[in-house]
Amino acid sequence: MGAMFNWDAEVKTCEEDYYKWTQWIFLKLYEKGLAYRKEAPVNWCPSCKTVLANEQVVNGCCERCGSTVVKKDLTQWFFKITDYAEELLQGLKDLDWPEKTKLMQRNWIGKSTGGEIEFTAESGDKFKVFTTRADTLFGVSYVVLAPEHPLVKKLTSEKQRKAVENYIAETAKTNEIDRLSTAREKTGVYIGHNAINPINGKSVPIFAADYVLYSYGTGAVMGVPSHDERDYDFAKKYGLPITRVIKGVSGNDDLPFCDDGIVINSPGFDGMTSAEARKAIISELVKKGAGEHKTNYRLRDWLVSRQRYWGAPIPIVYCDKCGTVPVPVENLPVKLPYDVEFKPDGKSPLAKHEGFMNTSCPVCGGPARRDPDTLDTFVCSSWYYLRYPDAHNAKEPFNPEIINKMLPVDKYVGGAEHACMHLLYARFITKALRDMGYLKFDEPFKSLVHQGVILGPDGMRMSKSKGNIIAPDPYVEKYGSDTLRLYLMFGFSYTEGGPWNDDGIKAILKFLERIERLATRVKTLAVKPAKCGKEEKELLYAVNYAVQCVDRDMENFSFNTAVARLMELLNALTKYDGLENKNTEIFKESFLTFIKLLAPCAPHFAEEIWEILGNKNSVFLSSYPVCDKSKLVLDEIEVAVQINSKMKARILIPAEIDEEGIRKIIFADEKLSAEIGDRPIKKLIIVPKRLVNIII
RNA sequence: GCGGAUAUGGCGGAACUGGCAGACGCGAUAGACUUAGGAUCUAUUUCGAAAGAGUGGGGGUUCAAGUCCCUUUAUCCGCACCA
Repeated sequence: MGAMFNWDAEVKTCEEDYYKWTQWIFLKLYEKGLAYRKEAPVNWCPSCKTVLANEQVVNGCCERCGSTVVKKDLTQWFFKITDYAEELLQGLKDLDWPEKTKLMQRNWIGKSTGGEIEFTAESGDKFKVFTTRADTLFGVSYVVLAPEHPLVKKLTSEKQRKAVENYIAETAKTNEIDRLSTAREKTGVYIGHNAINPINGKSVPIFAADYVLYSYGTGAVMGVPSHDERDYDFAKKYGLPITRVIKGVSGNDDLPFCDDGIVINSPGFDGMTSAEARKAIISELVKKGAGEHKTNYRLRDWLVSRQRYWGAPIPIVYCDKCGTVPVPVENLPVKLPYDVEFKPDGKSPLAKHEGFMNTSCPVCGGPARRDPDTLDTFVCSSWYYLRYPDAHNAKEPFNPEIINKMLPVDKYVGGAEHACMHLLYARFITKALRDMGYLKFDEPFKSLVHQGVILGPDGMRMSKSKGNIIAPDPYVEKYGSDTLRLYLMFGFSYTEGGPWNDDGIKAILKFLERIERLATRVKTLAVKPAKCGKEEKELLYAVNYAVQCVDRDMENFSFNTAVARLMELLNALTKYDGLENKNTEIFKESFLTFIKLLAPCAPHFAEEIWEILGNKNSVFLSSYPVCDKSKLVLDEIEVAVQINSKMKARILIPAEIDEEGIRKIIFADEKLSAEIGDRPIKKLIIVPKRLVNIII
């Protein structure tokens, strides 16, 4: 199809000369404290003895064998992307990305400002809750800990132990999406222990409930039934008190009342607005040493360990004497062995490969074990754009001089499904490497476009199993590659895609054939005395209008309208060709301009026509057309005339005219003046060069 | 469930910041040329005989709404171990 790739710059993330540098990046992040280890739960299928993605857990069961899936804690590597949460959020402002994508990232990062408030359990243990609604602190009637919260096990009373343990076991079977569902009935269990509200010393019960996630905020929340819907449902169900502490300013303020209002029942703060009270109450707690102002992000650190075989091994060894030791850069890559057993016994495949696992400690030289996990493949894809400009550099992942000259990427094309993960990870890695001094830019992708997907004729994603695959080759064979290219450009909105159908492909072939016929005529035209009248002006207008539009459309990836503009120009050229008396010079020049505009869309075909017309060099060596704005200036313009916002007529008016002139023309028009009659004009709205609206 | 998007003629799709809805093309209809037409050319083509109506449904803002606001339905994408 005439697509061009620079195969010299090909990169393969799964090959040693690439993943060596993925491991290098891991080590750099580790060196800077941006890679760390902690315990985190995974979905575990006890029967398949493997870790499952959320996607592979269906109704709490393994999608393959149906066994109940449980949560299991593993020590895993994380990247500290949250250190960059604020910059990742702020940086979005200046990016030329689709607004919807930026919005999705903003929501994913999920900044919320509020405070952390410290409650003290009867045992003396302290825990913090994060809230954006400190103004409702006097309305707290219970607190909730995530079932995974370590204090739950510690504080649960003997009487409640059985119930709480059952509840924790149940929670281990649920997934996050269900836990956060607002439609699902709230569940929870009293742990038989209370905590003190620091603002008023009131004792409130502690619950464990799965609608609180241990991974977000502090893993604990305060329950204010009067001003939070979720808490309201929970309090109703468990018979907890509901105390109003916010009064609505106007209108309906039935409980639960979740908007801002005026604070009541809060000694010392009554009468304040919610916004004032939020600040004042936290400030009061700061004084007492029981709270602080705090900004929270929904974004979590990036878990990069995978208990999978296919990935870049994590370049870390564990030594009994020296502990966690990074593999020295000169020993990279840590190679992924190919002779691996895949017995499903719950261990990473690499863990069973003694040759891989056993190594010596780079520090003391004693026996050590490698990390058996591999890196999330997103790690590999989060920096690959840095590799292209210098794809086979054996000394370093990239040459800073070269990439700082060539990068960031001017235009990145990729699927919208990457909005919150790949695109965020790549931004994070860029910023981290910048802070290490390797990069002189802040963002990897200045401008972003999402391509649409061309679906099968049945409207479903193409897949072998559905048998709805459309392969390009038969079309190239039957219609030619440029016909297919043009059809792909013309038949779909680039960013939307849509179901394939070949109804229109013949029309494109027809379009190309018309061009060819016209080219043959242009070639044989006899030179006639030059004239430059109305028709020539129209033709030059059409040419320059097309140049302007095609330029803009190409820039915007609006290929379908660009091709439409080319079709319009061909229609104008054909129309001019029908004239008896032509200016062959202008005509031929216009046709050549048309071919140049066509060349990026139908390169082989345009080159051929270019040659037919007697040109010696390639069309791609000619200069690309530039719009001559002076040819777009019209003497007269057609504007729409409305009376009381209803379309009544279209009239020709001089391009340069004032309101008085327009009034004169309107009243000179028989139909319009009849319509207006003797009713006075209340208002005359003029949209220059477009429309006149007469309000009578 | 949460976050994001989409909905326009018989069809694919246009409409830049609110300003003539339906560009461009397919299909359809009629005609011309032709032994022939699934080639080519010309004309018409949102619906409706007309008044008029019309951008998924309902409401609103505005001189003016496909475009802005509220609400509702359907479909699609993402939800952190599919990558």
